[in-house]
Parts: sequence; structure tokens; C-alpha cells
Amino acid sequence: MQQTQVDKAVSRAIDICAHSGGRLTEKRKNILALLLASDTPMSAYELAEQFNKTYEQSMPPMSAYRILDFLLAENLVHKLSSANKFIACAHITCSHSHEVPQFLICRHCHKVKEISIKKNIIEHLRESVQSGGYVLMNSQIELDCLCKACSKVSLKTIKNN
Amino acid sequence: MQQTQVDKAVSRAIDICAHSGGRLTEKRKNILALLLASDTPMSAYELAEQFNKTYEQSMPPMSAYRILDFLLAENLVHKLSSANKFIACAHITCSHSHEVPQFLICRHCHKVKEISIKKNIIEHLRESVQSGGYVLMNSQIELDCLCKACSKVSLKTIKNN
DNA sequence: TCTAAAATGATATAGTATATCATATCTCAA
DNA sequence: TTGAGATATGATATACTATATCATTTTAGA
Repeated sequence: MQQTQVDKAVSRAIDICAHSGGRLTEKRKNILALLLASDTPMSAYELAEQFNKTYEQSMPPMSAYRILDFLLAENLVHKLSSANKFIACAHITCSHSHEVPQFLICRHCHKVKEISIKKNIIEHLRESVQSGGYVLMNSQIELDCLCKACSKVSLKTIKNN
Repeated sequence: MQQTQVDKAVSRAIDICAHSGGRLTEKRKNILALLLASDTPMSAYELAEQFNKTYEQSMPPMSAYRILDFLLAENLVHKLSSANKFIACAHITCSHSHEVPQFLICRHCHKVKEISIKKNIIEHLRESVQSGGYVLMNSQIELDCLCKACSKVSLKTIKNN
């Protein structure tokens, strides 16, 4: 994401936290900014390292985890459990209420696109789950994909990488 | 899974490997049997430990990983990437060709039900992905659920566990 | 300004996974 | 039947991800 867009999202995050009562400290704000600027998901350790390169303050990995916990609770970032990495929410600047995200993860370049899942698909899934005797608790879905650019490369090439 | 069912599935796995040319060695067979017998997903380390308790032979964790790689390639087990654990394929004894699995994972007791996802849901997902500019490569989905038994307990109780 | 709560620092440790080189076992052809 | 190459396993090191715990600092609000 471009810097001007990052600034916009950070400023919106300040509002969101002011509203929720959460304290968006300098470090938390900077971790969020790093995630917003990145075009691929980052691990907690990667974030800590990047933080230390970028800012004067220091960021031990354990603090990065705590900060990520905070940002997750504020719905400002998402965790991709299939990759054990984190991404900024793509809809921070949207005013509409938070919807269930669906993540399209490029298996080649690891770029992620967050889209909102259509309600009727969720309902189909929920019914499918129900008929299996389970109850759907969270319909966040991570899908193994190829992005447009990578899908132009032959699959064989990608598999051999 | 009951022992008689485990034996049946193992015997079917022998056929499957004979057909594919894969060598289902004693250790590989025993790892598969452990996974079949377990009613929850197991990590590679858990499998190695359980193996060492159950059989005379020894199983270092790294061998467990390699054996799991083999069993994954033969489609005899699945990896749950959200949990970093493995489960036996629920459809080894089915004769029908392998379908894309959908996993219902109980967030409380961690029991997993593998169901086959309905074709039209996959198609909806695929379209959704396509309109996001990506191409769906693998529609295996892991869903955060509660099983029937656990859904009878109040959510609050579960959250506090 | 004092106190309680929240945030961060620091350290230890658990859990998951890959890489690499050595050794053992199996298969198949000579 | 045996020997060479392929396959499987042993053994070790190391990287990566995550949680627990106690100490210290900072902040908010009485």
C-alpha cells in the first residue's frame, strides 16, 4: 500500500481505537503501518525485525506478538492461520461494519487479497456444516490461489520453484 | 475409529499403494494406523511419541515428518494447516474417487469431521475468487466450528477454558 | 501526586518444521 | 545371486513460531 494510503488507514485506526477505548500507542501504530505498507503477510518475527530496521525504538519479537494481539482484538489486522502470518485489514478505511473476510492467498508470490464473502455462500456453508452435525463459529476462509500475475506463469514452473 | 475399521482402512491403503507404486512400509503403515485410531488430529511430534509408546520400533520425529509426506502424497492423510496437525483421510475405504475435503474442526474438543464439499458451493467460491482476480488452486477448506456435543455447552464456558 | 491499570522489557522454554549427511534396506537387472 | 542404484530411515543441527512468566515502565484517573 502507498504511503498516503497507509497514513489514511492509520488515522482511521486512531479513530477506531478512540471509539473502542483501545490505546493505539506509538509502537502499535508503527507495527500497523508496517503491515499496511507490506504487500505480503508478515510473521511476528519479521515484523519485529522490520520495525528495528525502520524505527529508532526497539521491538523484541515478544512485544510484536502482544501488539498483534491488540491489533487483532481491534480488528485492524487478521491472522492467516494457514501461513502463521499477519496482514492488515483491507477495510480499515471503509466505514461499513466489519464483514467476515475471505482471503485469497497466492501460493506463488504470497500476495493476499481480502474480499468480503457473499452472504449466500456463507449460508450454504453453514447449512453444509449443519448437515454434518457441527455449528459454524467463524466463517473466515483462507483459499489457496494464484494471483493474476502468477497464474500467467505455467504451473510446472511454479511447482518447481 | 474402531480397530476393525482401522484394519479395514489399512488393508485398503495397502491396495492403494500397490496400485500407485508407493511402498507402504511397516512404519508408514503403523503411523497411518495411529492416525486412523485417533479421534483428533495429531502433530508429527505427537505421532512420533505415540508410535514409540505403541510399537517396538523407534520413531524419531523427523522420520514421522517424512512418513507423513509420503502419506500426504498418497492422499491417505490430510494436513490441517490451521492447526499444524494431521488426520487420516476419512474416505480411504470409499471406492469413489477422491473429492475435495472440507474439514469441520471443533474449536473446543478438536474433533474433526471430514465432509465432501458440495460441487455448487465450490463453484460459487471459485467464481467469487475469480471476480477477485485470483484463480482457485485448491478448495480444501478448514472451518472453525463446534461439534454437536460441545455446542450444548454454553459458549461462555468454552471461551473460559 | 499517588495509585492502579495497562503496556512494554527481558528471559526462558515449548512446539513446529526444514536441511543435510550418513546408514540401512529394497529392487531389479546383469 | 549379487551388486549397483534407488528408496527409506537414522541422526543431528538449526530455523521458525508461539506461549508463559516476572520485572519494569508508562499512562490514566482519582
